[in-house]
Amino acid sequence: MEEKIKVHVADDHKILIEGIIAVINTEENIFVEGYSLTGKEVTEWALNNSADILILDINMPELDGIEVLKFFKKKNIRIKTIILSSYDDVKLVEEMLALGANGYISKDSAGEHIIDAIKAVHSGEQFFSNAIKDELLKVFTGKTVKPKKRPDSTISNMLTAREIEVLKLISQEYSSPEIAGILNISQSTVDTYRKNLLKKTNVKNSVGLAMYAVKNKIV
Amino acid sequence: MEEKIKVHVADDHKILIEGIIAVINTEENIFVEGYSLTGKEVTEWALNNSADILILDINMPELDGIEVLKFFKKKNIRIKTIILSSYDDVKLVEEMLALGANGYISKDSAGEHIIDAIKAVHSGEQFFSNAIKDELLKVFTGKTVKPKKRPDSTISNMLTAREIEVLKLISQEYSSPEIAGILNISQSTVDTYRKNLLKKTNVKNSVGLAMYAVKNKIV
DNA sequence: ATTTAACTCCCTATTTATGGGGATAAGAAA
DNA sequence: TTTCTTATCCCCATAAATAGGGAGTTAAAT
Repeated sequence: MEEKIKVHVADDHKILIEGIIAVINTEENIFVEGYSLTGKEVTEWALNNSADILILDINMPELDGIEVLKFFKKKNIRIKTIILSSYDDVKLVEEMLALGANGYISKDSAGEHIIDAIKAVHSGEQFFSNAIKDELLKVFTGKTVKPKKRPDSTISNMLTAREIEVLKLISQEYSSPEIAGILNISQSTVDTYRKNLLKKTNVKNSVGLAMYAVKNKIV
Repeated sequence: MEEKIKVHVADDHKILIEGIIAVINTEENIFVEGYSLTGKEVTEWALNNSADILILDINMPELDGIEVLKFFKKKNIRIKTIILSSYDDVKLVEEMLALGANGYISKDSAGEHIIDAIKAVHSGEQFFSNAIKDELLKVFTGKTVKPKKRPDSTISNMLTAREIEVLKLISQEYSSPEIAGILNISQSTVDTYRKNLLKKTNVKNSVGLAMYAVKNKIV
Protein backbone atom coordinates (compact mmCIF):
# COMPACT_ATOMS: atom_id res chain seq x y z
CA MET A 1 0.00 0.00 0.00
CA GLU A 2 2.44 2.58 -1.10
CA GLU A 3 1.10 6.04 -1.38
CA LYS A 4 3.18 7.84 -3.92
CA ILE A 5 4.64 11.18 -2.99
CA LYS A 6 3.24 13.84 -5.28
CA VAL A 7 5.74 16.47 -6.36
CA HIS A 8 5.43 19.74 -8.23
CA VAL A 9 8.52 21.37 -9.73
CA ALA A 10 9.03 25.08 -10.39
CA ASP A 11 12.01 26.38 -12.31
CA ASP A 12 12.42 28.66 -15.29
CA HIS A 13 14.73 26.24 -17.07
CA LYS A 14 12.79 23.46 -18.67
CA ILE A 15 15.83 21.31 -19.16
CA LEU A 16 16.49 21.35 -15.46
CA ILE A 17 12.88 20.44 -14.75
CA GLU A 18 13.15 17.51 -17.11
CA GLY A 19 16.30 16.45 -15.37
CA ILE A 20 14.61 16.48 -12.01
CA ILE A 21 11.69 14.56 -13.41
CA ALA A 22 14.05 12.00 -14.88
CA VAL A 23 15.81 11.61 -11.56
CA ILE A 24 12.57 11.36 -9.65
CA ASN A 25 11.21 8.80 -12.07
CA THR A 26 13.89 6.40 -10.98
CA GLU A 27 12.08 6.26 -7.65
CA GLU A 28 9.11 3.97 -7.33
CA ASN A 29 7.11 5.89 -4.81
CA ILE A 30 7.58 9.45 -5.96
CA PHE A 31 6.08 11.07 -9.03
CA VAL A 32 5.95 14.51 -10.56
CA GLU A 33 2.45 15.85 -10.76
CA GLY A 34 3.41 18.79 -12.96
CA TYR A 35 5.66 21.79 -13.23
CA SER A 36 5.68 25.56 -13.47
CA LEU A 37 8.04 27.73 -15.46
CA THR A 38 7.55 31.01 -13.61
CA GLY A 39 6.76 32.17 -10.11
CA LYS A 40 3.40 33.41 -11.24
CA GLU A 41 2.50 30.00 -12.61
CA VAL A 42 3.30 28.47 -9.26
CA THR A 43 1.00 30.80 -7.38
CA GLU A 44 -1.79 30.24 -9.87
CA TRP A 45 -1.28 26.52 -9.69
CA ALA A 46 -1.29 26.60 -5.91
CA LEU A 47 -4.69 28.29 -5.76
CA ASN A 48 -6.49 25.32 -7.25
CA ASN A 49 -4.07 22.43 -6.92
CA SER A 50 -1.83 20.80 -4.44
CA ALA A 51 1.03 18.39 -4.00
CA ASP A 52 2.95 16.83 -1.16
CA ILE A 53 6.16 18.55 -2.08
CA LEU A 54 7.01 21.67 -4.05
CA ILE A 55 10.50 22.00 -5.43
CA LEU A 56 11.02 25.69 -5.89
CA ASP A 57 13.79 27.58 -7.64
CA ILE A 58 14.64 30.91 -6.05
CA ASN A 59 15.87 32.56 -9.19
CA MET A 60 12.96 33.03 -11.49
CA PRO A 61 11.92 35.98 -13.63
CA GLU A 62 9.15 38.27 -12.44
CA LEU A 63 8.18 36.48 -9.27
CA ASP A 64 11.04 34.73 -7.53
CA GLY A 65 10.97 31.97 -4.94
CA ILE A 66 10.94 34.37 -2.03
CA GLU A 67 7.91 36.14 -3.40
CA VAL A 68 6.17 32.84 -3.98
CA LEU A 69 6.68 31.82 -0.36
CA LYS A 70 5.39 35.18 0.80
CA PHE A 71 2.33 34.65 -1.34
CA PHE A 72 1.74 31.26 0.25
CA LYS A 73 2.02 32.74 3.70
CA LYS A 74 -0.41 35.49 2.86
CA LYS A 75 -2.97 33.14 1.34
CA ASN A 76 -2.33 30.60 4.06
CA ILE A 77 -1.39 27.96 1.55
CA ARG A 78 0.48 25.13 3.17
CA ILE A 79 2.77 23.02 1.08
CA LYS A 80 6.07 21.47 2.03
CA THR A 81 8.67 23.28 0.01
CA ILE A 82 12.23 22.44 -0.96
CA ILE A 83 14.24 25.39 -2.17
CA LEU A 84 16.50 24.86 -5.15
CA SER A 85 19.34 27.34 -5.29
CA SER A 86 22.29 28.07 -7.50
CA TYR A 87 24.48 29.01 -4.60
CA ASP A 88 24.78 28.13 -0.95
CA ASP A 89 23.80 31.18 0.97
CA VAL A 90 23.13 30.97 4.66
CA LYS A 91 21.35 34.28 4.64
CA LEU A 92 18.88 32.96 2.12
CA VAL A 93 18.31 29.81 4.10
CA GLU A 94 17.43 31.92 7.10
CA GLU A 95 14.95 33.90 5.13
CA MET A 96 13.49 30.82 3.50
CA LEU A 97 13.03 29.09 6.83
CA ALA A 98 11.34 32.15 8.21
CA LEU A 99 9.00 31.97 5.25
CA GLY A 100 8.20 28.34 5.88
CA ALA A 101 10.48 26.40 3.54
CA ASN A 102 11.34 22.89 4.66
CA GLY A 103 14.47 22.14 2.72
CA TYR A 104 17.24 23.79 0.80
CA ILE A 105 19.40 22.08 -1.81
CA SER A 106 21.97 23.38 -4.19
CA LYS A 107 21.89 22.82 -7.91
CA ASP A 108 25.48 21.72 -7.59
CA SER A 109 24.45 18.66 -5.67
CA ALA A 110 23.77 15.31 -7.26
CA GLY A 111 20.30 14.25 -8.26
CA GLU A 112 20.08 11.59 -5.61
CA HIS A 113 20.05 14.35 -3.01
CA ILE A 114 16.75 15.52 -4.38
CA ILE A 115 15.31 12.12 -3.67
CA ASP A 116 16.71 12.21 -0.16
CA ALA A 117 15.36 15.69 0.34
CA ILE A 118 11.89 14.76 -0.87
CA LYS A 119 11.74 11.75 1.39
CA ALA A 120 13.03 13.64 4.39
CA VAL A 121 10.75 16.61 3.97
CA HIS A 122 7.76 14.42 3.26
CA SER A 123 8.29 12.59 6.51
CA GLY A 124 8.34 15.87 8.36
CA GLU A 125 12.03 16.52 8.61
CA GLN A 126 14.04 19.36 7.21
CA PHE A 127 16.72 18.87 4.62
CA PHE A 128 19.78 20.88 3.70
CA SER A 129 22.55 20.30 1.23
CA ASN A 130 25.82 19.40 2.86
CA ALA A 131 27.50 22.57 1.79
CA ILE A 132 25.03 24.60 3.73
CA LYS A 133 24.88 22.42 6.83
CA ASP A 134 28.16 23.48 8.34
CA GLU A 135 27.31 27.11 7.94
CA LEU A 136 23.93 26.58 9.45
CA LEU A 137 25.28 24.97 12.54
CA LYS A 138 27.14 28.11 13.37
CA VAL A 139 24.01 30.19 13.05
CA PHE A 140 21.25 28.14 14.59
CA THR A 141 23.34 26.31 17.12
CA GLY A 142 21.17 23.36 17.92
CA LYS A 143 17.81 24.66 16.90
CA THR A 144 16.93 22.38 14.04
CA VAL A 145 13.32 23.13 13.54
CA LYS A 146 11.93 26.56 13.96
CA PRO A 147 13.26 30.02 13.66
CA LYS A 148 10.07 30.95 15.48
CA LYS A 149 11.25 34.22 16.93
CA ARG A 150 11.56 37.46 15.02
CA PRO A 151 9.74 36.83 11.78
CA ASP A 152 12.00 39.14 9.88
CA SER A 153 15.30 37.86 11.12
CA THR A 154 16.76 38.31 7.67
CA ILE A 155 20.32 39.12 7.16
CA SER A 156 19.86 42.83 7.18
CA ASN A 157 19.06 42.43 10.81
CA MET A 158 22.43 40.97 11.54
CA LEU A 159 23.93 44.18 10.34
CA THR A 160 23.65 47.18 12.57
CA ALA A 161 22.00 50.37 11.42
CA ARG A 162 25.29 52.10 11.00
CA GLU A 163 26.77 49.24 9.08
CA ILE A 164 23.88 49.33 6.66
CA GLU A 165 24.38 53.03 6.15
CA VAL A 166 28.00 52.47 5.29
CA LEU A 167 27.09 49.53 3.08
CA LYS A 168 24.67 51.70 1.14
CA LEU A 169 27.29 54.34 0.56
CA ILE A 170 29.85 51.77 -0.51
CA SER A 171 27.33 50.46 -3.01
CA GLN A 172 26.92 53.98 -4.28
CA GLU A 173 30.56 54.07 -5.25
CA TYR A 174 31.75 56.23 -2.41
CA SER A 175 35.27 55.67 -1.09
CA SER A 176 36.07 55.45 2.59
CA PRO A 177 37.29 59.03 2.90
CA GLU A 178 34.12 60.20 1.20
CA ILE A 179 31.91 58.11 3.44
CA ALA A 180 33.72 59.48 6.48
CA GLY A 181 32.92 62.97 5.24
CA ILE A 182 29.30 62.20 4.54
CA LEU A 183 28.65 60.55 7.89
CA ASN A 184 30.89 62.93 9.77
CA ILE A 185 32.97 60.24 11.36
CA SER A 186 36.64 59.44 11.03
CA GLN A 187 37.96 57.27 8.26
CA SER A 188 39.17 54.82 10.87
CA THR A 189 35.60 54.22 11.85
CA VAL A 190 34.57 53.66 8.29
CA ASP A 191 37.40 51.19 7.95
CA THR A 192 36.15 49.36 11.00
CA TYR A 193 32.70 49.08 9.49
CA ARG A 194 34.18 47.79 6.29
CA LYS A 195 36.01 45.10 8.21
CA ASN A 196 32.89 44.12 10.09
CA LEU A 197 30.83 44.09 6.93
CA LEU A 198 33.29 41.84 5.17
CA LYS A 199 33.23 39.43 8.08
CA LYS A 200 29.49 39.41 8.57
CA THR A 201 28.56 39.07 4.94
CA ASN A 202 31.35 36.66 4.19
CA VAL A 203 32.39 38.27 0.94
CA LYS A 204 35.86 39.09 -0.29
CA ASN A 205 35.84 42.77 -1.08
CA SER A 206 33.86 45.92 -1.78
CA VAL A 207 32.42 44.47 -4.94
CA GLY A 208 31.13 41.56 -2.91
CA LEU A 209 29.55 44.00 -0.48
CA ALA A 210 27.81 45.83 -3.30
CA MET A 211 26.51 42.58 -4.74
CA TYR A 212 25.36 41.56 -1.31
CA ALA A 213 23.50 44.83 -0.97
CA VAL A 214 21.80 44.19 -4.28
CA LYS A 215 20.80 40.65 -3.36
CA ASN A 216 19.39 41.74 -0.05
CA LYS A 217 17.66 44.71 -1.55
CA ILE A 218 19.52 47.15 0.61
CA VAL A 219 20.07 49.22 -2.51
CA MET B 1 25.87 -1.15 -37.08
CA GLU B 2 25.07 2.17 -35.55
CA GLU B 3 27.89 4.31 -34.37
CA LYS B 4 26.77 6.05 -31.27
CA ILE B 5 27.29 9.77 -31.03
CA LYS B 6 29.65 10.50 -28.17
CA VAL B 7 28.75 13.53 -26.09
CA HIS B 8 30.53 15.43 -23.33
CA VAL B 9 28.59 17.82 -21.10
CA ALA B 10 29.96 20.86 -19.26
CA ASP B 11 27.90 22.80 -16.75
CA ASP B 12 28.48 23.92 -13.20
CA HIS B 13 25.14 22.55 -12.02
CA LYS B 14 25.27 18.84 -11.55
CA ILE B 15 21.53 18.45 -11.49
CA LEU B 16 21.29 19.98 -14.92
CA ILE B 17 23.98 17.67 -16.20
CA GLU B 18 22.09 14.69 -14.85
CA GLY B 19 19.00 15.99 -16.54
CA ILE B 20 20.73 16.21 -19.88
CA ILE B 21 22.17 12.77 -19.43
CA ALA B 22 18.74 11.42 -18.62
CA VAL B 23 17.27 13.03 -21.70
CA ILE B 24 20.08 11.80 -23.91
CA ASN B 25 19.78 8.29 -22.53
CA THR B 26 16.33 8.04 -24.03
CA GLU B 27 18.07 8.07 -27.39
CA GLU B 28 19.46 4.83 -28.70
CA ASN B 29 22.34 6.16 -30.71
CA ILE B 30 23.65 8.93 -28.46
CA PHE B 31 25.53 8.53 -25.21
CA VAL B 32 27.26 10.75 -22.71
CA GLU B 33 30.92 10.02 -22.42
CA GLY B 34 31.41 12.17 -19.33
CA TYR B 35 31.00 15.62 -17.93
CA SER B 36 32.86 18.61 -16.52
CA LEU B 37 31.77 20.93 -13.76
CA THR B 38 34.02 23.89 -14.56
CA GLY B 39 35.53 25.51 -17.60
CA LYS B 40 38.96 24.49 -16.46
CA GLU B 41 37.90 20.88 -16.28
CA VAL B 42 36.70 21.07 -19.86
CA THR B 43 40.00 22.38 -21.15
CA GLU B 44 41.91 19.76 -19.24
CA TRP B 45 39.60 17.06 -20.49
CA ALA B 46 39.95 18.29 -24.06
CA LEU B 47 43.72 17.99 -24.01
CA ASN B 48 43.61 14.22 -23.69
CA ASN B 49 40.11 13.23 -24.64
CA SER B 50 37.56 13.84 -27.29
CA ALA B 51 33.93 13.43 -28.19
CA ASP B 52 31.70 14.04 -31.18
CA ILE B 53 29.75 16.78 -29.46
CA LEU B 54 30.45 19.07 -26.54
CA ILE B 55 27.51 20.66 -24.80
CA LEU B 56 28.92 23.76 -23.16
CA ASP B 57 27.36 26.13 -20.66
CA ILE B 58 28.44 29.72 -21.07
CA ASN B 59 28.00 30.73 -17.48
CA MET B 60 30.54 28.93 -15.42
CA PRO B 61 32.71 30.15 -12.59
CA GLU B 62 36.31 31.11 -13.32
CA LEU B 63 36.56 30.02 -16.93
CA ASP B 64 33.36 30.54 -18.86
CA GLY B 65 32.24 29.09 -22.16
CA ILE B 66 33.75 31.89 -24.19
CA GLU B 67 37.12 31.29 -22.68
CA VAL B 68 36.85 27.60 -23.29
CA LEU B 69 36.16 28.17 -26.97
CA LYS B 70 39.09 30.56 -27.18
CA PHE B 71 41.26 27.94 -25.60
CA PHE B 72 40.14 25.43 -28.21
CA LYS B 73 40.94 27.85 -30.98
CA LYS B 74 44.35 28.57 -29.57
CA LYS B 75 45.23 24.93 -29.10
CA ASN B 76 43.60 24.04 -32.38
CA ILE B 77 41.26 21.61 -30.73
CA ARG B 78 38.34 20.80 -32.97
CA ILE B 79 35.15 19.61 -31.42
CA LYS B 80 31.60 20.33 -32.46
CA THR B 81 30.14 22.47 -29.73
CA ILE B 82 26.60 23.28 -28.72
CA ILE B 83 26.28 26.28 -26.47
CA LEU B 84 23.85 26.06 -23.58
CA SER B 85 22.66 29.43 -22.38
CA SER B 86 20.34 30.79 -19.72
CA TYR B 87 19.16 33.59 -21.90
CA ASP B 88 18.79 34.26 -25.57
CA ASP B 89 21.39 36.80 -26.45
CA VAL B 90 22.15 37.56 -30.04
CA LYS B 91 25.43 39.18 -29.13
CA LEU B 92 26.59 36.01 -27.55
CA VAL B 93 25.52 33.92 -30.50
CA GLU B 94 27.58 36.16 -32.73
CA GLU B 95 30.60 35.75 -30.57
CA MET B 96 30.11 32.04 -30.19
CA LEU B 97 29.81 31.49 -33.90
CA ALA B 98 32.93 33.51 -34.48
CA LEU B 99 34.65 31.24 -32.00
CA GLY B 100 33.52 28.16 -33.80
CA ALA B 101 30.43 27.00 -31.95
CA ASN B 102 27.99 24.96 -34.00
CA GLY B 103 24.78 25.33 -32.07
CA TYR B 104 23.12 27.45 -29.46
CA ILE B 105 20.20 26.33 -27.33
CA SER B 106 18.49 27.91 -24.41
CA LYS B 107 17.98 26.23 -21.06
CA ASP B 108 14.37 27.23 -21.41
CA SER B 109 13.87 24.86 -24.28
CA ALA B 110 12.64 21.33 -23.91
CA GLY B 111 14.98 18.41 -23.63
CA GLU B 112 14.00 17.01 -26.99
CA HIS B 113 15.62 20.04 -28.56
CA ILE B 114 18.93 18.91 -27.20
CA ILE B 115 18.52 15.67 -29.07
CA ASP B 116 17.62 17.56 -32.22
CA ALA B 117 20.59 19.84 -31.74
CA ILE B 118 23.00 16.98 -31.23
CA LYS B 119 21.77 15.18 -34.31
CA ALA B 120 21.84 18.31 -36.43
CA VAL B 121 25.28 19.42 -35.34
CA HIS B 122 26.68 15.93 -35.64
CA SER B 123 25.55 15.77 -39.24
CA GLY B 124 27.33 19.02 -39.95
CA GLU B 125 24.49 21.50 -39.62
CA GLN B 126 24.11 24.37 -37.24
CA PHE B 127 21.35 24.49 -34.66
CA PHE B 128 19.66 27.32 -32.83
CA SER B 129 16.80 27.39 -30.38
CA ASN B 130 13.64 28.88 -31.77
CA ALA B 131 13.74 31.85 -29.47
CA ILE B 132 17.03 32.91 -30.91
CA LYS B 133 16.19 32.26 -34.51
CA ASP B 134 13.94 35.25 -34.97
CA GLU B 135 16.51 37.53 -33.48
CA LEU B 136 19.16 36.04 -35.65
CA LEU B 137 17.22 36.61 -38.81
CA LYS B 138 17.22 40.30 -38.11
CA VAL B 139 20.92 40.40 -37.66
CA PHE B 140 22.41 37.98 -40.10
CA THR B 141 19.89 38.28 -42.86
CA GLY B 142 20.69 35.03 -44.55
CA LYS B 143 24.32 34.73 -43.68
CA THR B 144 24.63 31.85 -41.32
CA VAL B 145 28.29 31.89 -40.63
CA LYS B 146 30.03 35.18 -40.28
CA PRO B 147 28.85 38.13 -38.27
CA LYS B 148 30.51 41.07 -39.91
CA LYS B 149 28.21 43.89 -39.01
CA ARG B 150 27.06 45.05 -35.65
CA PRO B 151 24.17 47.37 -36.27
CA ASP B 152 23.09 47.44 -32.66
CA SER B 153 24.51 49.93 -30.27
CA THR B 154 23.72 48.72 -26.82
CA ILE B 155 25.94 49.82 -24.01
CA SER B 156 27.47 46.40 -23.74
CA ASN B 157 28.56 46.74 -27.32
CA MET B 158 30.86 49.55 -26.45
CA LEU B 159 32.78 47.08 -24.38
CA THR B 160 34.98 44.55 -26.11
CA ALA B 161 34.67 40.84 -25.47
CA ARG B 162 37.75 40.81 -23.32
CA GLU B 163 36.59 43.78 -21.32
CA ILE B 164 33.34 42.02 -20.61
CA GLU B 165 35.19 38.96 -19.42
CA VAL B 166 37.25 41.03 -17.04
CA LEU B 167 34.13 42.86 -15.93
CA LYS B 168 32.44 39.56 -15.14
CA LEU B 169 35.34 38.42 -13.04
CA ILE B 170 35.52 41.74 -11.21
CA SER B 171 31.84 41.35 -10.43
CA GLN B 172 32.56 37.90 -9.08
CA GLU B 173 34.84 39.41 -6.47
CA TYR B 174 38.09 38.44 -8.08
CA SER B 175 41.07 40.75 -7.61
CA SER B 176 43.32 41.80 -10.45
CA PRO B 177 46.05 39.28 -9.65
CA GLU B 178 43.42 36.55 -9.56
CA ILE B 179 41.89 37.65 -12.83
CA ALA B 180 45.33 37.68 -14.42
CA GLY B 181 45.79 34.11 -13.27
CA ILE B 182 42.41 32.95 -14.50
CA LEU B 183 42.74 34.55 -17.93
CA ASN B 184 46.41 33.77 -18.19
CA ILE B 185 47.45 37.32 -18.91
CA SER B 186 49.64 39.70 -16.97
CA GLN B 187 48.27 41.87 -14.22
CA SER B 188 49.31 44.90 -16.24
CA THR B 189 46.84 43.88 -18.87
CA VAL B 190 44.09 43.44 -16.36
CA ASP B 191 44.88 46.90 -15.04
CA THR B 192 44.58 48.27 -18.51
CA TYR B 193 41.15 46.70 -18.89
CA ARG B 194 40.11 48.14 -15.56
CA LYS B 195 41.12 51.60 -16.71
CA ASN B 196 39.28 51.22 -19.97
CA LEU B 197 36.21 49.87 -18.21
CA LEU B 198 36.13 52.77 -15.79
CA LYS B 199 36.34 55.22 -18.65
CA LYS B 200 33.80 53.53 -20.87
CA THR B 201 31.21 52.91 -18.22
CA ASN B 202 31.78 56.23 -16.54
CA VAL B 203 31.74 54.90 -13.02
CA LYS B 204 34.08 55.64 -10.18
CA ASN B 205 35.44 52.33 -9.02
CA SER B 206 35.12 48.54 -8.97
CA VAL B 207 31.86 48.72 -7.10
CA GLY B 208 30.49 50.90 -9.86
CA LEU B 209 31.67 48.37 -12.42
CA ALA B 210 29.89 45.57 -10.58
CA MET B 211 26.70 47.60 -10.40
CA TYR B 212 27.02 48.38 -14.07
CA ALA B 213 27.36 44.68 -14.80
CA VAL B 214 24.23 43.98 -12.82
CA LYS B 215 22.23 46.68 -14.54
CA ASN B 216 23.29 45.50 -17.96
CA LYS B 217 22.73 41.87 -17.08
CA ILE B 218 26.32 40.98 -17.76
CA VAL B 219 26.19 39.05 -14.52
C1' DA C 1 48.48 48.67 -48.39
C1' DT C 2 47.18 51.40 -44.84
C1' DT C 3 44.41 52.31 -41.11
C1' DT C 4 41.85 50.84 -37.07
C1' DA C 5 40.51 48.16 -33.24
C1' DA C 6 41.51 44.83 -29.94
C1' DC C 7 44.67 42.73 -27.07
C1' DT C 8 48.75 42.69 -24.88
C1' DC C 9 52.50 44.52 -21.70
C1' DC C 10 55.39 47.89 -18.99
C1' DC C 11 56.79 52.14 -15.80
C1' DT C 12 55.79 55.41 -12.09
C1' DA C 13 53.10 57.16 -8.52
C1' DT C 14 49.38 57.92 -5.26
C1' DT C 15 45.29 56.62 -3.08
C1' DT C 16 42.21 52.92 -1.20
C1' DA C 17 41.26 48.74 0.70
C1' DT C 18 42.21 44.92 3.54
C1' DG C 19 43.72 42.53 7.94
C1' DG C 20 45.59 42.25 12.50
C1' DG C 21 45.59 44.14 16.82
C1' DG C 22 43.52 47.11 20.67
C1' DA C 23 40.60 50.78 23.07
C1' DT C 24 36.74 53.80 25.11
C1' DA C 25 31.98 55.61 26.15
C1' DA C 26 27.03 55.02 26.11
C1' DG C 27 23.32 52.25 26.61
C1' DA C 28 20.72 48.01 26.75
C1' DA C 29 20.16 43.54 28.57
C1' DA C 30 20.91 39.94 31.90
C1' DT D 1 25.91 45.21 38.74
C1' DT D 2 28.02 43.11 35.35
C1' DT D 3 27.94 41.85 30.71
C1' DC D 4 27.11 42.68 25.86
C1' DT D 5 26.27 45.44 21.93
C1' DT D 6 26.90 49.44 19.31
C1' DA D 7 29.39 53.16 17.78
C1' DT D 8 33.46 55.36 17.82
C1' DC D 9 38.59 55.82 17.21
C1' DC D 10 43.68 54.47 16.73
C1' DC D 11 48.23 51.88 15.26
C1' DC D 12 50.73 49.00 12.05
C1' DA D 13 51.42 46.72 7.77
C1' DT D 14 50.57 44.83 3.22
C1' DA D 15 47.78 44.26 -0.89
C1' DA D 16 44.99 46.22 -4.32
C1' DA D 17 43.08 49.83 -7.07
C1' DT D 18 43.41 54.06 -9.49
C1' DA D 19 45.67 57.39 -12.80
C1' DG D 20 48.96 58.98 -16.07
C1' DG D 21 52.05 57.86 -19.51
C1' DG D 22 53.85 54.79 -23.54
C1' DA D 23 54.24 50.79 -26.81
C1' DG D 24 54.20 46.34 -29.59
C1' DT D 25 51.35 42.60 -32.26
C1' DT D 26 47.77 40.76 -34.74
C1' DA D 27 43.71 40.61 -37.39
C1' DA D 28 40.19 42.75 -39.67
C1' DA D 29 38.30 46.46 -42.44
C1' DT D 30 38.67 49.82 -46.11
